[in-house]
Amino acid sequence: MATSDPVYLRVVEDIRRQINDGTLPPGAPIPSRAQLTRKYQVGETAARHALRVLVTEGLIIGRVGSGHYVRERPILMPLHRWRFPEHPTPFAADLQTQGRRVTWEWQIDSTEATPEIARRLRLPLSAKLTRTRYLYRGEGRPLQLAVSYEPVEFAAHLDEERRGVVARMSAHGVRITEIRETVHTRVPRPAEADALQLPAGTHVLHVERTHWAGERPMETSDIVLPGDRFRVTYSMPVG
Amino acid sequence: MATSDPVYLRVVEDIRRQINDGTLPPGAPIPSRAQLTRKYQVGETAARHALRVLVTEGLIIGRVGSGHYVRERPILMPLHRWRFPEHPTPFAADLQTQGRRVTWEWQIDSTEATPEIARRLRLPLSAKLTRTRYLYRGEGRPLQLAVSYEPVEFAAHLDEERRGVVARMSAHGVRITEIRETVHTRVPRPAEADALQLPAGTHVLHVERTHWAGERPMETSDIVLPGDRFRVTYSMPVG
DNA sequence: GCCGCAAAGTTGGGGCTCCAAGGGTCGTCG
DNA sequence: CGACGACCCTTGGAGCCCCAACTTTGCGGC
Repeated sequence: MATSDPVYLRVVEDIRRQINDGTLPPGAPIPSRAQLTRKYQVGETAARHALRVLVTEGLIIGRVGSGHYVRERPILMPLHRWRFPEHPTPFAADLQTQGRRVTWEWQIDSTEATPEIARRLRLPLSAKLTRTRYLYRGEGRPLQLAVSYEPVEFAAHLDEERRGVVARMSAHGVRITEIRETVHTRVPRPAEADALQLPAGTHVLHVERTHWAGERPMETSDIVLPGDRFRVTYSMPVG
Repeated sequence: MATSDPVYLRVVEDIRRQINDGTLPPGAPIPSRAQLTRKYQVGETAARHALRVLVTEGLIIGRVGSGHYVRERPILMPLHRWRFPEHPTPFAADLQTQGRRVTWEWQIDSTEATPEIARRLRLPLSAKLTRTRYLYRGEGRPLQLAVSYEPVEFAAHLDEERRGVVARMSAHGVRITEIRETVHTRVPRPAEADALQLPAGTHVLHVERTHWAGERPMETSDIVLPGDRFRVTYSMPVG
């Protein structure tokens, strides 16, 4: 606002305002570097810097050779997490109820517990675990990543089964009583940005889910979602 | 990795690796621009760009006149959201149970429902609402922002009361039956970045909380938390 | 032994330029 | 009429430079 703050911010704020109030709708082209220098009477460096800031904020995207464009605001996908068993666990099921064609691939392998996973499953370090890696796609585009860990003894026939954790554990005589999820946000790791085709500047929602049988953690998973495309809803009954 | 990708990325990846594997512990100084150009045999632009990328990733902070330093990994504060009434609603209560000195300030005023708030409270546009703005601090430093909206008729004596929404509504004969929270992540608005003293590159967790009496929404609030300092935990009973 | 000041180093804003890679457009040629 | 190539524009990487504002350090004087 003040005339004293950096000129590149003047450009950033003006464009941001135009995007927010709809003057520049999604898909609209942003003036090029050369045009910005003329329009705002700033140097090339300032124009370039302003565009970079808007890119890292996730408001615009740059296409080399073409220009910068207001990013298509991806529809926020609500993921509803209700009390069980009214609604089943997997995020994929939530997505399908919204009429989206969701497909997924998975790989199963064996691994040893890392310090973090050992802590979450209350197992000794380097305990033998079965790891399942999921990649969910919605209409072909990558939607979310998930990695699930559980003790080997419960994971038999995992590759053939389509049942969720609750049902599968129940077949082993283990009754899941509670699911806990912890959500926070962070910068995507390079592999995640790659797998999820994340544009620069987006963060991910990281959901840590653990299935409990009483006081024993039975399965834990890390679910990674593009932060700008998902909202997760939790419902808690009162009284 | 490949020798073909930009040189600034070589610098970024090398420093990022050193931070992740502990070679550069929190607080450790990063080589200055001049040192980086010598060490990695790159130009000033590349060194500068590498540092900027690491800053926007939230891994390091720059102090003018001094240098860049590995950011102190702020302790992730868990906020547990259980079934009610075993645990009360406000985030502040969760924080206090962790033995942190939490203080808060609030301002109450009247406002009209914006389209978004009207939708959430299922009220006509420009319905009269009481708005309460909270700023929570932990050990003096700003922790979280919250804005609560409720119809004026329930908000009498709001400024004198210390009770939560559930108890206050109950005094008006309204029984809150459910709390729904939606969490997503986004770039902080300038006012939020300012109020929460957010370093560049951090995102916020935005929790939308609504208190329901049956099928009627009674109160809704927007809670904004620094994304890198908070994790929110939800517990869902099964069966 | 301590204070204060000056010099050196550092970030962050800003400017200018060159170049490779790629997108768009238009006109020419088969 | 359709395919292809030339030319212009745009992004993004990279280099170098100047300067204001600020921190740190070290030295000289009291």
